Amino acid sequence: MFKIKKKLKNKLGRVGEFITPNGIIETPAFIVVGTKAAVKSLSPEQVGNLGAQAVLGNTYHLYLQPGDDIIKKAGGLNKFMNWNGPTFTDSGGFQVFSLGAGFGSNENKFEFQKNISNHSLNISDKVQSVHTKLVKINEDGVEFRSCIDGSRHFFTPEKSIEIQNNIGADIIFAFDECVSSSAEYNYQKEAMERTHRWAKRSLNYNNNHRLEVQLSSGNKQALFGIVQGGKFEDLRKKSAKIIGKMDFDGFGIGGSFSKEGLDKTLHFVNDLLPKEKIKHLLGIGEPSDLFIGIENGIDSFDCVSPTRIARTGMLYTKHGRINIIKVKYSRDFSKIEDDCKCYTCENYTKAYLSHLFRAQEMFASTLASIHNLYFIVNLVKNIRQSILDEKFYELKEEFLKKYYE
RNA sequence: GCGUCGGUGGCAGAGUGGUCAAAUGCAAUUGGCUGUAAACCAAUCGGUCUUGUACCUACGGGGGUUCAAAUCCCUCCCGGCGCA
Repeated sequence: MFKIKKKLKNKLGRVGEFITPNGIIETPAFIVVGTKAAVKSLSPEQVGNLGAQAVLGNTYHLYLQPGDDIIKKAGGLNKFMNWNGPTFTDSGGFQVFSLGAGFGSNENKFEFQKNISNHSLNISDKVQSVHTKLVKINEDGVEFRSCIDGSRHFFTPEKSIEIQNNIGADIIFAFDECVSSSAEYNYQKEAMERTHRWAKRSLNYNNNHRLEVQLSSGNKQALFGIVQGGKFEDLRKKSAKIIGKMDFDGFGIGGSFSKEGLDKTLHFVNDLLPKEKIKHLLGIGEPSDLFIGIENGIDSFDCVSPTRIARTGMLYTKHGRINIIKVKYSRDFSKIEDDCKCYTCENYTKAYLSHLFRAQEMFASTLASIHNLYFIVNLVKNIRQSILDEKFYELKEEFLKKYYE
């Protein structure tokens, strides 16, 4: 399923190909997030044209709406959404965090950082967010309340895999618990051990049902296990060893990290996981993270950042992010980037984009998302090529210098 | 011309003697967003500095009453409506 074509000297980085029932993914690859069977503000044609190879949907969201039975009847996720290529589904494990500990707070996957908006949260807001959490976790699984209508639903590892089998993505993930970056060691450990037990159950359920779940092409879904352990080295190592021994087709690395320790953590995790199998870094994908991940053995990424920040006027450029809504761009008739080959840069000016955002035109999101996704997808492609050309470190140094200067 | 209602911060619009540098909405400015409760969230939004239960300038202009006026009185200017 996974073929390694070239390795980075003295490092874990590599170029490869992952064969799925719906096509080959050339790795390293950036997987575009399309949570609810749609990449927000874009058509599948636009997603394809900007160079994306695969799309990742979400089990929790698609189960609630429209329901996995409907997607199954439609012939699977990619047929349903008219995406002509490989698809992934996340297991819903991230929602254990985002609708639980992360609910109503400004926490993210990296180490909790105090900022002004955290201070401004008053006591009643905090109490409120604790009381309105939408999940409850126990050994068997997680009780979710629908973020749409508040109704109760219970996810177990078996249930998550069953739903993912119905949705029919090429690559599915074991049900895990994504833990808040602010969690204590003991809780992180407890959650990690539970994730390991859930991994085993996900695998068992999938093996028992695997034969009956065949994709339209006749091929089977790939199931990835997820390494947890947060920012703690001993937990990450333990998790990599345990999950790595299980018979998964590939691995996801999930949870939270400390920003400074990302490279080290990914290195020892990927060093412990089976080298011949594909590794996916879940939910991370800022430019610097991509270089760090790829250098340390990550084969694919997914991240909402390019599309999410695009919708609020933030654009990636080689010299860092810019906010296109700022006054200085309202009379700037140049392109976002002169040498960018994306549809947006080839046809529109900064002034026009700035206007669309101020006027709250929906097309603003579309044009900005195309640029940002092209930027990131293309960056990963360039990194891939640089490994083939043995120029990875030159590209890394040149790019990061410009981007963060 | 007479009568009547009204003129509040960039805009709309509350407030009708002290707790008003003035609710609220919009706009604006700044910051944030990493397996999408996200076309979102937060802060700022008259000026000064020693950043305070601080000072100054402000609710069409001018004058007055009062310890105290966006708020009451007089007058002028401007606008809507009605009647000539």
